[in-house]
Parts: sequence; C-alpha cells; structure tokens
Amino acid sequence: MKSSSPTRRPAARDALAVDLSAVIVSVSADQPKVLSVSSSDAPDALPAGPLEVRHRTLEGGLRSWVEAQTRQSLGYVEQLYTFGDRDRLLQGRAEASRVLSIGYLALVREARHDGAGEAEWKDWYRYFPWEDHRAGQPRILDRIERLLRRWVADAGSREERLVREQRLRLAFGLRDVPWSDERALERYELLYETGLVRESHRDGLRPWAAPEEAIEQGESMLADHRRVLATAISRLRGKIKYRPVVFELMPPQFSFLQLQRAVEALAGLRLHKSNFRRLVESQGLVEETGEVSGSTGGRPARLLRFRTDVLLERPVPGVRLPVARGKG
Amino acid sequence: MKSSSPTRRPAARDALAVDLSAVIVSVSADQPKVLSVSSSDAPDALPAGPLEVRHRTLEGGLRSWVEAQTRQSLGYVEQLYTFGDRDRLLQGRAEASRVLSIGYLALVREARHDGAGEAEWKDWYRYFPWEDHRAGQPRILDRIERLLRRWVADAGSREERLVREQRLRLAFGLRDVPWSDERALERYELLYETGLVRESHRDGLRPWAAPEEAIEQGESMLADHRRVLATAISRLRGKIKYRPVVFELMPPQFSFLQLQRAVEALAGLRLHKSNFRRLVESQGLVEETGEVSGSTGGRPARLLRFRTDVLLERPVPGVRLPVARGKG
DNA sequence: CTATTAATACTTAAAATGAGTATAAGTGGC
DNA sequence: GCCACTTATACTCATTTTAAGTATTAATAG
Repeated sequence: MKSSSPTRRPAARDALAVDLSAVIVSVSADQPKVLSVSSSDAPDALPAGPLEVRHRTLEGGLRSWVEAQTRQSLGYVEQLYTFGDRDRLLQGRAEASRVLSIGYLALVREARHDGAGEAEWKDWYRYFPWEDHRAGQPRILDRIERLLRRWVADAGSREERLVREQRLRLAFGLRDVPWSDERALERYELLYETGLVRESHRDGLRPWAAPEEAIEQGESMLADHRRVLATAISRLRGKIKYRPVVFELMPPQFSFLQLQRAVEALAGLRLHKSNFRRLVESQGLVEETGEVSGSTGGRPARLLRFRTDVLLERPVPGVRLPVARGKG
Repeated sequence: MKSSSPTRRPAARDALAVDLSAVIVSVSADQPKVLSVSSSDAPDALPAGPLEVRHRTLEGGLRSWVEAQTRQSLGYVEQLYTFGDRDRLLQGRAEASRVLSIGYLALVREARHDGAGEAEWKDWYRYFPWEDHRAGQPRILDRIERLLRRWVADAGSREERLVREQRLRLAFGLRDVPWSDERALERYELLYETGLVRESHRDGLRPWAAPEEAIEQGESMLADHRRVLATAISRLRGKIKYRPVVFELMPPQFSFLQLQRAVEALAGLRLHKSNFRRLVESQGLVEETGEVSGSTGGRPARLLRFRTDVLLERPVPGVRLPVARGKG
C-alpha cells in the first residue's frame, strides 16, 4: 500500500525476499513441543519457506509451506512479528540484499509423528532450559546469574552499572522481583547481547562474554530461529492468561489436571490446584462430557470438553478499566 | 534467515516491495489524535514510505520516513502487524506484483503543529465516530445496528444467521454482552465485510450492502490505512490496561484528572474518578512534583510525574496465573 | 485391606473492586 | 468579603476475587 503522492517516495528499492516461518506448538506428555526441522549437519530450524506469487495471503503461504515440509496441517495461526534488520544472517544467500522473515505462531492438537520429512517434535525447553521452573529453579540459572552479575560489575560507569543491574533483576526475577514467565524473550535477548548464547559468537558480535563462556545447555538454532521461538513462547505465555487458547492444544476430552498440566508446561510454572480449578470452573469455559478418565493411578477424573460456543457467547475474561456507570 | 537445505525451497520469488507505515498517536485537549497526511484531492493517508537499502533496521527506516514526511520525531514505537495479502490495493503501482506493509504504532508527547508538509493531527474519531462512547452511545450506532440486524436476517441458512448474530452481538456489545473498547478492529472488519464502509465498494468487493447504504460518518482513508488505524486503536486500548504506556502521551507534569481524560480519550469510555485515582496511586506509577496546576476553574490539582524508574524497578501489573508457592 | 494417588469439596483471611459520600481549596461575580 | 460554582482529594462500605489451605472421596497396586 502507501501509494500516496509520488513526490514523497523515492523509487529506490532493493532486492527483497520474504520468508514465512512458523513456530508450531503442541503439548504432549505434559511437555510443550515445537515442530522443528533437523538434519545431522545443520542446527535445528523452524519450518519455513519464501513467500511466493502463488500465495494469495501470507497466512496461506505459511500453511502451504508447513504442510509441504511437515505434513502437519495447522489450526490456530497468528502472526507474531516481522524480523528484518539488514544485518540478519544471510548464510549462503547471495541472491537478496535483505531477507525479511514473518514469524507465525501456530497451535496444533496432537504431536503426531508422521515420519514425514525431517520434521520432529522437540521439547521447547531443549532450547531454553532456564525457562522451565516446574520443578523449582533450574540449576543452570545459578551459572547464568553468576555470569550476568559479573557483566553488571564490568559496566563502564556507575550509571551503566545500575541500568544493567535493573535489567538483570527484571529479566531474571532477582531480589524482590518475582520470576515472570512472559519475559522469555527479554531473557534470551539479554543472553544474546552479552554473548552467553552461542549465536552471538556465530553472528560475529564481539559481545561481552568470551566464546567459551557461552552456556552449553540450551541448543542453538539456525539463523535467528531461537529468537523467533522465544518470541512465540513469550507471546503464548501472555496470551493463555487472557484468551482461551490452551484449548487449541488439548484433545477433545481432558481432565482438570490434564488441562492444568498443559498450562504448566507452557508457562514453565507449577500452579495451585484448587485455585486453578475454581478459575476454570467459574469462567464457564468447559463442560463435563459425562465420561470419566480411564484411571491414571488414582481416582478417575471427570472428563471435560471446551465449550466452543463461549467464543461466540461473550467476550473472554480480560482486565478491566474502572468504567463509570451512572455517576462517575 | 531460513537458509536451510535448498531442496526444500524452490527459488521462485516475485517482485516485492515493502512499505513501512506509521500510526502516530498523541492526545491533546482530551482528544486522541493521529498524524495523517492529507491533500485536497486524495483521501487521508498514514505517513509511510518504502523500505530501502539504506535502512539498517525496519524501525529505523520507519523513523526516517516519518521524520522526512512530518518533521515529527518518534519516541515509543512498536511494530503492529504486517499486511500483505496479494489482493491488497495497488492503486497506481505497476512496479511490484505485491506490496507488503509493515504497520507501526508510535506514541508521541505533544501534538505540535509545525506547518511541515501536509501532515496534520486529526482526531481519530473522525475516522471511527462509533468508537467514542465518552458521552454515551454515539447516535450513529443506532443506524449501524439497524443495518447489521438486517444483514443478520438476510443470512442464507439458520446456522449462518446464528453465526452472524453472535458476531454482531460480540463486536458491538448487544444484549447482555458489554461494549468492549478493544474490539475496534473487529468492528471495522465487520463493517468492511458487509459493505457499510465506503472502502469495501471502492475495493470492488460486492459486499452485502449497496454502495449508497455505506455510512457517511467516518472518513475513509487511502488503501487499507483505516484498517491499520483500527489495528492500532485496538492494540493501544488493550495495552494501556497492562503496560504503563499512557505516560508516553502525557506532558512531563499532569494532574490525575488530565491523566484520566487521556485514558478516557483513548478508550472512548468514561471512567470512575475515585477508583481510577486509587488504581493509579496504588500502583505507584506516579509521584507528586510538589507543584500545583494553574487553576482550570476549581481547586488546583497537585501535579504528578511518571516515575520512570518503575519501569526498571518491578514488572508492571498484569494478569496473574494462580502460581503455587510451597504446597501446590 | 491398606498405602498411595488423584479428584473433588470446603474454609478462611486478605485484597481488590465498584459505587458512593463528604470535605477542602480554589475562582469569578457582586 | 461572601456566595455560587468547580475541581480536587479523602474516606467509607459492601461485594467479589484471590491465595492458600484443609478435608473427604474414589480409585489402584500390592
């Protein structure tokens, strides 16, 4: 668009390519999974492909690439972000002077394993081990914290030190700041900038940390795919709190606990059982199917299904403004 | 990115252009404003320009276009969405077979009026008169509702009728559904699809409504700029509820009421005074400057300033998950 | 038939919210 | 200097929501 007066728009345009890439998420066996294309010689990558003329819509193009590469058809899809700084890695790509990539988040119901292609479901904490707090603080955070404290101390000026300190505290939840599941992207970016993930060295950044200090745990990915994944995690973790998207990941029937485990898997946190239950119940998002679960070791649970009609029925729960009625 | 094995990626690429467009928002005199480029012979447009090689980052490119076109420098900027369906209007543009446009939202402090260029601050309700509920339901909504009820009734099947009915209820807050300020985009899209805004006819859609039924109130914009603006409004209305972004729009000092009026202007709603005050106070987002306002007709108000340090201090208020501490 | 594992049901105190009322501190007019 | 008028600011109070538990019930494995 933007076809306004030509005087305002120099025609200079560079060769451009646009890639569509997808973070495809599912939950199985209480683990959050992401579909990733792996081969023996290259780092894992997200399913992706260039935007082509035949694609009528961006989302359509994405769907067709994903289906071709992974034989997985997508349900819920949302656009995440468009990445396009010129310095983005162009490994082995001479044909374009710049490549934009439009990242999408997709949620699918089951981690099916058609042996199709090299696409595999991987636990997303494989790429972000510091993000899983379900069994308490992961060990690796001690190391990260130690290193980042040194980075704080290494600041050139007092001011810079304060800024670094605050940034560290906020991102990783130190001191009186609680850990926030949604800050996954911030955390990754901090690690990238300081050189604590291998990508920063691969990209030739010359960051604060030496290459050999980069943390081993947490697999790297092709180009900036790990950043795209972090973006998706942050977005999804935020979204489950105000839109009933978890249900896109659940089987047709499930118990309260299963639902809780799915949310826990995504958030990387353990939740309070009865309160979670009350919350879900009170929002009327689910209804009983009448069936009970084939025992998983204890008392069988009643099975629930998502009430698809609520989506049409009323606006889903959100934060409210203090709206005035009658007298303000 | 996305330089994985070439076998997966046919090289077919089409000529592509990418535009960067900006919804630049400010609030002045209790009205939400958007910077728009207008000329006598063409519909209003958003400041925008093509992405060029010289731009190192997308955001940088955007900033330089905006500054060139409007002499307005931007503070807070966030990426909104990338629009790129092939059928998007290409008015007078033969050179590319597809134009993507990356929309940005920017917040600026003052509606300054450098006579520079044709850029002007316009009340955003000029484009969306049905979105302003500060003085009660706008009159125009009656007409919209009447027309959309006819659209519901005109559905081909019983099912389709139900779907339309729900969609109408949800988008415009009918029956027991409350009006939601954040659904601005949904509302615009519904109007566009049904042909109740002029753009649908201009774009040759053949929608449900006849061209002469399209509502007069609410100015159209170039190409899909009005949709981009609706996206920005929805996003901003959502965001003020969980991030302290309003302050980006406030002068260095302001009173509680001024702050409230700004939020009201954006949300298009009237808020409850003492509760709003309590909310802001309790979150510790502001501090007193010691000064008082030069009377605006009544008792002078103490002036406040935004506590910039809270951004660094603790995570801003959001919705919480029922996290377990100790016993789950 | 008992220890274990879940599921489900209640309880209780503390916070947050919605909707006001009451009082204070200015201004403009006379 | 007093009155009417505007705002600003301070409090109140009932109702809802949370957070954090405890208690009870229903299965299964041995």
